[in-house]
Amino acid sequence: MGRKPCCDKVGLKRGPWSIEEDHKLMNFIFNNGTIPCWRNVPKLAGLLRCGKSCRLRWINYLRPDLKRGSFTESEEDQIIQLHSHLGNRWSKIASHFSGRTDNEIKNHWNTKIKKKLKLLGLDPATHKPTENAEKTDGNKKQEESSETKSEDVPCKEAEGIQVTVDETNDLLKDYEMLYGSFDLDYSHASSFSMEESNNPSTSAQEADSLKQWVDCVDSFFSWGDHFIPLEEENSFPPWEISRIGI
DNA sequence: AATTATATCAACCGCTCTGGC
DNA sequence: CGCCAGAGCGGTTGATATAAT
Repeated sequence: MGRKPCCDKVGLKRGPWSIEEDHKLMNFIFNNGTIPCWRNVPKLAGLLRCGKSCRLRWINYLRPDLKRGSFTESEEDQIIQLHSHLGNRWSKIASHFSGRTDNEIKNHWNTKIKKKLKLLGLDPATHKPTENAEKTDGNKKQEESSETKSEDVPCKEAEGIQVTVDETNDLLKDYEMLYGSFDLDYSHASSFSMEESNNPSTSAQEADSLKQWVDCVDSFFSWGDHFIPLEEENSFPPWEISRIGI
């Protein structure tokens, strides 16, 4: 007997969300506030999605406080530092940033930061120089054969590996020095300030910002009866609309 | 211009955690 | 205390975009 599926997936839609679906979900959340039970959301909002999918869509894409855009250098530094302490606990890492999701940070780590660390000769899993990594007779071959194996370590604490703050900072200094020598383009990075990320009133302002955002989007889409198909030219995803101020 | 390789990121899968009973 | 349902999380996949040849 296998585990019961989280929801009845027969007849449920999968894949990319349409603007109409986004609208339905946003409308529902805006009208109902916090969601005590995501499982009921699709039925109540008139969506052919599972609750899990709705939750993910909201958290990763529709939330009005999402920042989007490229990560700044300081954000990357902070991610690296947090990762050295927390390992792959992306939600914990994301909790230190306002407007960034665990999925976004995870993707950025896997696609960008890991490569940069490797370029710098640092093991993304241990944050230590790879040339200093223990290469005992027994594990040398194994290490060569599976570069990603070491990255499977979920948490340094669990592994008993300690990276001190000082050690991480030293590595970061080296990283930043070398980093500056690369011709990396941050011209498109959005602005970021730690004050903003630590602002305790952010959640209190959520309702207002959500309303503002919905109003903003409302002014572009006629949210009532007509929706612009995703394929249609000149249709923009919500964050683009609010970002470029249409 | 066509094809192939690589990068990106939204979304899904399945496991773990948590709270209610 | 054990069981169950549901939420949350991290790993992975797959579609799409972009770059290289």
